[in-house]
Amino acid sequence: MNMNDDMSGKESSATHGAYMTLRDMILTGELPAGQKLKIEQLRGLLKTGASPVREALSLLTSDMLVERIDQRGFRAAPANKANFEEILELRCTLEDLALRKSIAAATPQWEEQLILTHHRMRKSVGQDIKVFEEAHKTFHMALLANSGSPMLERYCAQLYDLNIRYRNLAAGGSKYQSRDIAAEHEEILEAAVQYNADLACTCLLKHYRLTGEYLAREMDA
Amino acid sequence: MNMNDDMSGKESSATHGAYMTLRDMILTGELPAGQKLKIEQLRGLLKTGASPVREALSLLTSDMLVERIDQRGFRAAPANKANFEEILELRCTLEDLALRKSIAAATPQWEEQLILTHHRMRKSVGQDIKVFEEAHKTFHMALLANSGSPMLERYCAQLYDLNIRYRNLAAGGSKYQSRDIAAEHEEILEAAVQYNADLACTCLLKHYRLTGEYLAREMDA
DNA sequence: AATCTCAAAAATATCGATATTAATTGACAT
DNA sequence: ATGTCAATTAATATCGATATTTTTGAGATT
Repeated sequence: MNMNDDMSGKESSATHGAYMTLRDMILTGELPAGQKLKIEQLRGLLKTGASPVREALSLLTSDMLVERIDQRGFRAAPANKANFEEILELRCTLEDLALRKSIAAATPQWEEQLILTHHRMRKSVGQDIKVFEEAHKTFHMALLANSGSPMLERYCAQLYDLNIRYRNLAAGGSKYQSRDIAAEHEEILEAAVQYNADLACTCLLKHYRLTGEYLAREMDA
Repeated sequence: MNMNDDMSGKESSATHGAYMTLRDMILTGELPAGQKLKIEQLRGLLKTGASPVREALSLLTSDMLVERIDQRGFRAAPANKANFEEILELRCTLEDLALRKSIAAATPQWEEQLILTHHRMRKSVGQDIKVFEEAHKTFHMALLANSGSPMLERYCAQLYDLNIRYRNLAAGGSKYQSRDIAAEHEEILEAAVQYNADLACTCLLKHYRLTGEYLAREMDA
């Protein structure tokens, strides 16, 4: 009759579930970069049919997390330093652009969202890492959310995820919190709320590049 | 036994065929913006099963040509002036970036590709419009092909296609050739081959914006 | 030893049928 | 007339079973 675990009852469909799970497994590195993704294997893992798996993989292609080779199945997107640096650089360029646009078009609602998402991020710092990660992304996306260009924001979100993936792949452990991340976020927030685009962007890019350098070092191993 | 029309025998699979056909139909406007894309209907049209159709639609989602609403099927991506202008602007930003990178890293091979693709584009001017369109895209992508950033190039290609779509949607007829397109292309080529990034980008963006303004006018109708 | 061939095994792609879910219709009450 | 709700219809999502294609590997040939 009914289906299994749909905890809070939002979107439920085998495809959507498979999509979310696979996405998470690739982002966390549970499915290693470059790995062949066999339908049967995943079918067993996700306890669903072949069609949803296949469709989920097709969807993950959009996110550049999965590669599809016609007639030869799917594989987790490969990862290497060059790709990582490409992502970092593109991300800096596009987020700089988006943040400037957001600030240029600043509205009270947007600012309030910044304050809120930042607050929630701070509150989530002790909790499960997944919760913090979610809040962290939400805050960063809120910074760009007023750019007036949905596609630009989409690209930024995509690059954000790809970057997170590298963080997970490189730093198995997560003791990378040597820097004062919280202070960096506050700097960005403050500059944004004061409509200081140059400063906000400087802080934002510094925030990304510092993490980037740390990860690049890890990846040499 | 064997399947139908695979002319030259490259990639053959029902999914790939459906993908190409649907893509073309959406780009040309044969499938109007916003239209519901029912599986059964397309299944008949493409003379194939439901699975390939479904998978092709999922793939087209990556290209932002199809929207997928969970549990509610697919539809051709909507089109409106705001979206068009967003695409145009993003495209100008990203292509400017990519062209500058390409020129900065110029190599003899890259230059020769420019010359070649430009030549082929000129040669294809009398032929079937599809042939010219193909050559035109190839030339423009060749300009960016040396950027060293595959993802950036991918975004540019995507935006290129979306722009073409609007050109097809807006200008049913194609008597928009009032400008001297050929001269514009030559200007761009010349500047690129001389490593004059500023000039090349100026010409390129002018090329796009002129077309953009023309189309924007058409769209007011 | 290296390479080639070809059949067996494995995996993907596709089909046809069914279960689920959303959209529509129309009777009934307001 | 208009709004509500249940029954009906239509469409999507999913399954299980094949057909196709790719990969593998044992044996034959140089």
